[in-house]
This record gives sequence, C-alpha cells and structure tokens, in this order.
Amino acid sequence: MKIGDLAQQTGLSTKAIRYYENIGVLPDPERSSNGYRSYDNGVVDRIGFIRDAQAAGLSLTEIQLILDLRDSGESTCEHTIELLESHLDDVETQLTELERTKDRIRGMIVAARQLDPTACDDPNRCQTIANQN
Amino acid sequence: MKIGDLAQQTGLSTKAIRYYENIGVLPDPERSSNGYRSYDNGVVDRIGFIRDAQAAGLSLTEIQLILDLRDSGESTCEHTIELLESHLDDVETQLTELERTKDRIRGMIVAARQLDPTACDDPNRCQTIANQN
DNA sequence: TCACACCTTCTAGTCAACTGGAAGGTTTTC
DNA sequence: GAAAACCTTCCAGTTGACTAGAAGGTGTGA
Repeated sequence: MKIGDLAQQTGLSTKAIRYYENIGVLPDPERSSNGYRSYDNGVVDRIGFIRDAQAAGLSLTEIQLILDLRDSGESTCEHTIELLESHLDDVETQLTELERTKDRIRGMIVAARQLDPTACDDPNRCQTIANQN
Repeated sequence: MKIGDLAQQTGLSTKAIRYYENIGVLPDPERSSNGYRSYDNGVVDRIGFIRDAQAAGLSLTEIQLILDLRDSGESTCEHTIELLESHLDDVETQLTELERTKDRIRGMIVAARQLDPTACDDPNRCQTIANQN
C-alpha cells in the first residue's frame, strides 16, 4: 500500500501522513525497492485512533504519549485514563471560560441596544464594549 | 507619557504596544524631538477597550474593525451589535462542540475502565480510544 | 517514447498574538 | 563621566497542525 492509497483510505493528505511520520505518531514505514513508502493495513487503524483522539480534543503530542506507551508494550490503560481525565478537566475549564465569555458578550449586546442610536455618532459615547467589564 | 509609562498603566508590554500600533489597533502616536513615542491619556481607554473586547473573545482583527469605524466617526452601534451577535453565534457553536467533546472523553474513560486491566498488556486490546466514535 | 500521475526530500509559509534579541541612540542617576 | 535604564528599528522565533512548492526520480497507459 503506497502513501497515496493510504491517504485515500484515511482521508488524510499525503503531506499530513509524512508529517505524522515526521513527528513520530506514525512509525517509519517499510520502503519498497524504489524508496516508496509501503504500508500495511494496521496503520489505517492507527490513523483511525489518531483521528478519534483528535476529535476528542487531544493534541498530537498527547496522542503520541499514549501511542508510545502502547508501542512499548506497556500497560497503558491507567496512563490513558489519567491523560483522559486530565484532559477532561481542561475541557471543563474551557467550558466555564466560554460560558463566561458568552455572558460577557450578551451583556455587551444588551448595553449596546440600550444606547440612544442617535448618540452613536459621538465616538466617545458608543462605548458598548468599554463600559463592560 | 512614554511607552514604558503606558505599558505600566495598562499592564501591556512595550513590545505589545508597538505590535498593536503595527497592526493598526493603536494609531501612530506623536513623537518627541528625540523620536520617542509620546502618548496622551486617551490611549489608556482605548487599550482598556481592546482588552475588554479581547476578554470577550474578539480577535484583534475584529476589534480593529470596530475601532476603525469608530475612528472614522461613523455610527458604529449597529455594526458593533452585528459583530457581537455573530461572535455570540460562534461562541455558542464552540460551546456545543466542546460539550460533545466532553461527552466523547467521558465515553472513552468509561470504556477504558470497563476493560480488564490484565488484558492491557496486549496492545491490540487497549483500544480505549479507537473503539469510540 | 512521451505525457502524466505518482513518489521522494527539503525548505518555507500559514494563522494569532505576541516575545526575544541584536544593534544602536538617549536620559537619568550615582 | 560612566553605568543603568530607557528608547529606537528590524528581524526572527514561538505553538500546532498542517499546506505549498521546488526539484527531482519512478511507473503506467497510449
């Protein structure tokens, strides 16, 4: 299986595949006699894993951590769970942050609506955002 | 007021101030005879505006849009409100996305916990993440 | 045999919002 | 009068996950 076939099967670009190899989330593949990369089917699953983990918001660096452990044959479950839980915390923090941001924007919109529209020509009046905090 | 004073008053770095000037969210300031930037108090408010808008998740590019309108003396309220509402939509989309991500991670953790820990030595078994979608 | 699609490596660019550092001029303080 | 603490410009680097392009080699169908 050449890189183009793998790209087609996985939906990645060939560029992306080489990039993944470069940063180490994909292992160095076999080479045919002409130097072309030659993949077996296992790598399709691995890329599936990577994509799923990415969809869950894990960075390639984090994914690499899990994969490295797995590759070295260690028991990865606890590590994986730890990593996932720590990531869950991050996501929850982000959610809280984002909720706060939403409230802030809502407040700004309300404030902007309450302003006298005719006063908006005065640049010092239309402080829609500046009046918030 | 020199750039260092302004930096201290606003909590920005002098680098950041020059950067803001560079990209246009801060106007080119007066210069003293020695070439040093010389600011008046108005710019403190402007930076406050910028920081508040940033805290609401607006990008410097979006902020510049608002400020440009304001600087040109146009009525900016509607534009500002439009921008804010569109940004609110973005934030809500992000929130939904993030909630989905959270669920995904939760699912992974549950799946990982249900695996037989002794089976984790088999790299093909500990598919914690790959089994999700 | 030739056109065209594929493959190779390597370098550089993208986005955002800055930060760091070099190389030099100025001002203030001891 | 010298050191330290400012200021100036300009260029390069950061992070993450790629993408774009150059310059060249290879494989395949007509």
